[in-house]
Amino acid sequence: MRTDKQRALLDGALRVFARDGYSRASIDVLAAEAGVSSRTIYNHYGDKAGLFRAVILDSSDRVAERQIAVADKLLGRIANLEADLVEFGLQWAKRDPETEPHWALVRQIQADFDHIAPETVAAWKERGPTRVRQALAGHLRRLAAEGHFELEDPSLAAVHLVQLTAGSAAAAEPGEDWETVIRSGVGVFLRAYAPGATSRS
Amino acid sequence: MRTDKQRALLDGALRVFARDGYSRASIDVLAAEAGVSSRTIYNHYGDKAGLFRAVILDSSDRVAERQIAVADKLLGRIANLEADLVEFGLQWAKRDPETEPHWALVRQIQADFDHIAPETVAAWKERGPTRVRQALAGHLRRLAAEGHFELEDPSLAAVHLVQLTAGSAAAAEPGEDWETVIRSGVGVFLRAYAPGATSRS
DNA sequence: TAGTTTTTGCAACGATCGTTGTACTTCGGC
DNA sequence: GCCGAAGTACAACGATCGTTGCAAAAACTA
Repeated sequence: MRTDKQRALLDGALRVFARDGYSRASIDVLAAEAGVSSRTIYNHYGDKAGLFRAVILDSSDRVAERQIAVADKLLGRIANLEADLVEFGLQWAKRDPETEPHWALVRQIQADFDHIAPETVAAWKERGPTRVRQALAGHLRRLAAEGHFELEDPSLAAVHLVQLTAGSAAAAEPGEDWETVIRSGVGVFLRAYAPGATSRS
Repeated sequence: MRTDKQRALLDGALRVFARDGYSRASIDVLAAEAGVSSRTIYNHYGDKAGLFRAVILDSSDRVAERQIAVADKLLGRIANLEADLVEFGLQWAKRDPETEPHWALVRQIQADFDHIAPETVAAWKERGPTRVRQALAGHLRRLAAEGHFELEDPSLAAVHLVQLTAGSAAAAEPGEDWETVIRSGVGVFLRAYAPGATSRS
């Protein structure tokens, strides 16, 4: 019972914070979304900021694990390098209804930076972006050792891969086709990091 | 006199909206920041949303012009391709105290998407990101015609260049050196788009 | 200087919000 | 069925906020 309420509260609060932002999200709405008394929030998390912190950490953990699972699945064994990278890019850029509130919450964090406890921001970065980046870097390092790539800094290459695929898709105009964008980004990545490319330019 | 007040109001409101976000920014603070009566805001812009809209459009115009000027200066005539691109990336990623509030405001827009009039969002995109992207694409198209690059889609290449430089710098860890990140990103761009690269991979 | 426009100061409104205290109810474990 | 813990309902608080009306003051124009 306690676990159910906790989950419903964290999930509901994620939706509300993601949609309305921290200051617009009222305690009453947060409580109602989870079917919980507003008093229960204070009993559990002390205040609004405490709930926000708990939501960030919970959601970051869950989404990071999900992303790492996608990376493990698509980059763990390479059949066709280009096709696998395109599939990775598509999965990475995909707007999943399950994880979309998380990314909206991330945008709220990036916007409200100065009004969030630095310790909360640091914990989010560590559990989320940094952890995922390291996982991607590990895959690229291994793939390089296997001869698929030629790269000096796997961590930086991980950033490049994400920026060229999901990052570019996010920056796309409304009319642009995501698959075209991602195929193009993967092409750039391959031309830059394919064996033999580094020695040229 | 009227112009002075208008400018002070737009500049001050930009700072406050950028720092606190739309809902946290109170009319009284907005008025005080510009040294203006709160009543004057209503006389000029009707309501808070009207002021927000005016601030977005004004700031977008100013920053877009500034960015396009940077692009014209650094990409207009190429002396050393790699060095010029690195300088472009550094300028693009640079956090200028003059334009920093604008980018904070952009983050607010991206986070508050659902609570801003769609017409306002559309006007911002058109005057800001889209306009700048087209300017960059124009430069890349010309540089390709001059033989510096080999690219099919200049607009997409513009996104790649920005994502590999400023985008990657923004995603960097606190300890990372921006110049290293940007040099690396420019290297990727050059290896992918240098003449003869497209036919390989 | 006279008249018009713009700006300001002030009070007030209804509404919303975070938070707390308290008494009551619900529920899991024994 | 009993007990302690967890959850709820309710009222209340001080505070803040967007917005408006109005009269006085200031700035600008002719």
